[in-house]
Amino acid sequence: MNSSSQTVRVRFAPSPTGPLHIGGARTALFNYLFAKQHENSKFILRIDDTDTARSKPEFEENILAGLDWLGLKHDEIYHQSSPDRKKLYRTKLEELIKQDKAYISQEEIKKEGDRSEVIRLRNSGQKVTWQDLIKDEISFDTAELKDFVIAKSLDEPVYHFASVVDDMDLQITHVIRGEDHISNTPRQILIAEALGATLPIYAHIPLILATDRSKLSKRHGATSVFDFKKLGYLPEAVLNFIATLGWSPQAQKLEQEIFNLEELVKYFDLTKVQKSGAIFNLEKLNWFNKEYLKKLPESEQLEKIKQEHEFFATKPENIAPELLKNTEYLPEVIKILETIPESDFADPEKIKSAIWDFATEKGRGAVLWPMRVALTGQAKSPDPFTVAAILGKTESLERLRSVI
RNA sequence: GGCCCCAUCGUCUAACGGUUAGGACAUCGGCUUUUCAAGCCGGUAACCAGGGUUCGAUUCCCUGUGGGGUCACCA
Repeated sequence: MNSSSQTVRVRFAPSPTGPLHIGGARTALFNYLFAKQHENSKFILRIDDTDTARSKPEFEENILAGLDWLGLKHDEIYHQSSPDRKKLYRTKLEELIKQDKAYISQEEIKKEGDRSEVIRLRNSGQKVTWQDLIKDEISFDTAELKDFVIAKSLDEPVYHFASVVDDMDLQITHVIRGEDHISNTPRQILIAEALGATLPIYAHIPLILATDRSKLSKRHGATSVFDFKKLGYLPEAVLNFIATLGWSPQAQKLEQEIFNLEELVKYFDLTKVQKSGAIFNLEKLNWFNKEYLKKLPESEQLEKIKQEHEFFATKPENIAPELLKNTEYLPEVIKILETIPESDFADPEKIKSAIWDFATEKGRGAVLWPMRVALTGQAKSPDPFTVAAILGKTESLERLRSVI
């Protein structure tokens, strides 16, 4: 851990145009961890809502709730739409125009919504280079950027401008964000230089990729943090998974896989984050989840298992005949289950011990497989005892009887 | 297409010039003449290609190839 007294101020700056997705969560986590590794640090949440048309309050709530679920508490929060922020953007814009570093330019209208006047930054077209904490040196020739637009009007700054003004005003020391922002960085450096700001240190983290190696997005299924919550994943598992996607502990040749937030703060090293994108591997997430599930008290484990499987809520219908070939021992299973008192039925172990001898005698596969299939309708599921305990005595017996 | 970034098992990664290229997930086999899961044990499986540099390259450099990102008066 590289603890120091140097002031560190980082920000996570989502725009509330969609729910908090897994990539955003990872960016937030890396910012959080980096901040917590320094004594004098602040983890700042900045809601980038300058796009009034696409920004929605429910998305902001979703982002806040998602971060809270993961346990990533922020120290300060700002909204780009707040009056004092907007006033600041205008002041800075006027300042640049006054210094002739920016100017109002007359435009031809190319598409709907275009203005006849916008504000552009004077760009001398120099080569811009920065030392990225993760990617090392990156440089761009900014000539082709020309005099780019920084605001639609004095009261409508474009993202780049608002972002840089805020980073400067909030004294952000490290900008840690997704690598999809790399190509934005030269523009922002140019703006920062025009404003006379001290440049922050940049760290661009690689993207989380879908199985087909493309950028992970909604079309790849569950991607929002709350999707995972709904599916029964524990926040600790999600956190552990995204932290070790693209990063692994180096300290003392540690071959540890399980880390809680505190340990992540201890071992995480931003500069050791992988340079290349990482594929989102659901199976590994599942494994992490099982590991954390095992640490839970039994009643909570059952509750989580219940959340994970749809068949608990809906009775299996039309069970495939090839799954349920042999039902000859089910009547006996039903008899045995009937003898178990209601109060013992919540305990998988009690159910198991009641049936075990019979199953061993007749063949476990012959007895337990059909029992499980009758209860779940699935080829793969948790064991029949756990399933029966979660379903309860009445529901279990009902499902078993219905297949005979 | 321009610009930028990247490249070790199927996946996530370790290695920082000399290793039987290690671990985890997944997978396969065993413990267990077929419950699911878990557990333990074991197996299969990788340095993108070609040039350099070097006594020696997975590691350093160049080129190629492949993959990704980005090209707004969105953020």
